[in-house]
Amino acid sequence: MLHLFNTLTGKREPFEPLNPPMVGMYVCGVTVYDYCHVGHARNALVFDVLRRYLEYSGYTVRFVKNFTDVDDKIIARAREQGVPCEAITSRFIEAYYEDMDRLGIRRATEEPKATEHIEDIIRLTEVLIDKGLAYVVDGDVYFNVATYPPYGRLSKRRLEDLQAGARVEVDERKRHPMDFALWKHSKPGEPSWLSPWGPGRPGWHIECSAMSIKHLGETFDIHGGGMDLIFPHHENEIAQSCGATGKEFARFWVHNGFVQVNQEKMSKSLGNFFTIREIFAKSEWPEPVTGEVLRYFLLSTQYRGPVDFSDQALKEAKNALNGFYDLFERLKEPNDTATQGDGDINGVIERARMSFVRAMDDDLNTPMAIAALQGLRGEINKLLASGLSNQGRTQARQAFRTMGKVLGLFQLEAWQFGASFSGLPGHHAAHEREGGASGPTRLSDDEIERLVKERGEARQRKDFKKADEIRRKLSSLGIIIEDKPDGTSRWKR
RNA sequence: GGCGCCGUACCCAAGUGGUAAGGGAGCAGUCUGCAAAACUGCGAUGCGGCGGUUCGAACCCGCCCGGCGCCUCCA
Repeated sequence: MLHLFNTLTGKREPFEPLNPPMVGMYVCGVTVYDYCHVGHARNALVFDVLRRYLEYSGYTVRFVKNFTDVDDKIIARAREQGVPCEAITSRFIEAYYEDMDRLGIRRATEEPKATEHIEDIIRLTEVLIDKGLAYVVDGDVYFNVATYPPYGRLSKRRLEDLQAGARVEVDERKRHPMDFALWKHSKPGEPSWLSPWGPGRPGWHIECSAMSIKHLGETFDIHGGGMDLIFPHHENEIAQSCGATGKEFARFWVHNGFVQVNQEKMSKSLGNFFTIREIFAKSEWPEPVTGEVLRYFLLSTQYRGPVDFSDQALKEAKNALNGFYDLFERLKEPNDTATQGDGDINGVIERARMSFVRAMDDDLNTPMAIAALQGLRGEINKLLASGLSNQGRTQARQAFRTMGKVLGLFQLEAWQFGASFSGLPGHHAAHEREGGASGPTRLSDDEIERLVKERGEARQRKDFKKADEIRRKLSSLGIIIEDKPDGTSRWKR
């Protein structure tokens, strides 16, 4: 059974959905005013994997992930560029999909936008006012934290502590410094909707309450997001939602850790971030390979811990993945002579599956799950050496495909090796090698085939000088040749 | 000031009371015309430091050192 670390209780708890086999999961999506960086990728990936694993475990997941498409930063960006907000949001939503598609992040079942739920937001705000939990000042509506005693239970903070450390200038009109806006009156030129309190727009936190309740009901199973959302965003969501409904809101709160660069949080203000598209643009690996390398890299750390992003880390992920695809390549080659019992392939696969499930059940321990797959790789390699039938080969490949699917790995048909990776884009000057006159020249498959064939003929003539010359030439272009026992060769990039 | 996280081999990373998984890199061997891949072997008497609890601690407690995060928009 799946156990998840629940931020609300601070403990690892057995996960049981409210209405099995349905699981309702809401994850805070991005504010669409800029390109996504690796931190966003990790967040999206963690919940993509959680969703996949829940499905693997037999649940039906209703997965809601929002777009925040009305917000101060969007307004500022639109103003900078002299375009309407919609121009900004539609552009970055499109970019978001491009990036996430390349990472193999599946679409959520619902992807609501804040601007499409203004009615729901207004209704929820009215309820809070009616219940005396919110108040109106000059066209703004604030949530009154003092009227909600459990405030702070998610982030384990006390209101007094918050006051003590508040670095923000206190708005005189607020009754309590920690009161937060549910509705903001709009200034001229800002996006605005009619409301009982005059023209305005929603505050940030209320949209997630409104949308999650609308799509998943007042109480649902899992609410996720980055660690940095615990306070104040999720704390406020709980206050609003529980305040309005009088019921439990999300039952499990799941938060992913940060992507770091040199031990520091990757963030805009530090300028140490890499956008997803930069990485793809700079990578010399084929796009699907780069996507899988990023996934493998991000999943090689448990989701709650920090993960340090670096050029070297990506290379290590690539190398580790090479071993799997190298095996898959050999599994593809038919073996018409092997007729014996395939050893204990069923047992080997079954044991790997059990380790895999045990790891994933343990708060999504993906590094351990990957270790299980590595173990299986070793076992299958051994079986392969002793002669694995075509059926056994198919069975093995299928096992990798099935478990890999949960992590979004091992789904590719072709994996091209070897192209050198020139380093991360921008940022570290040291990584920017000029790399001589030209990088690895791209040879077409036909050209490579021709050279490999030529070398094969040379080998047959025992003209090893010639054969090695060709191999060196290909090698210098990033192409590696592996000779098979039958005299033919396979090659890889 | 408040709340919290992290520190395991060259690198990445599991392990949260029973005697250090896994991967990458490296080295050696087998195989190979030579390679590559694969396989086999090697690699932390020790888990930031010092104390304590315990039959037993990387895991629990205390103190200290180093790094980071949140408390303001942030995945």
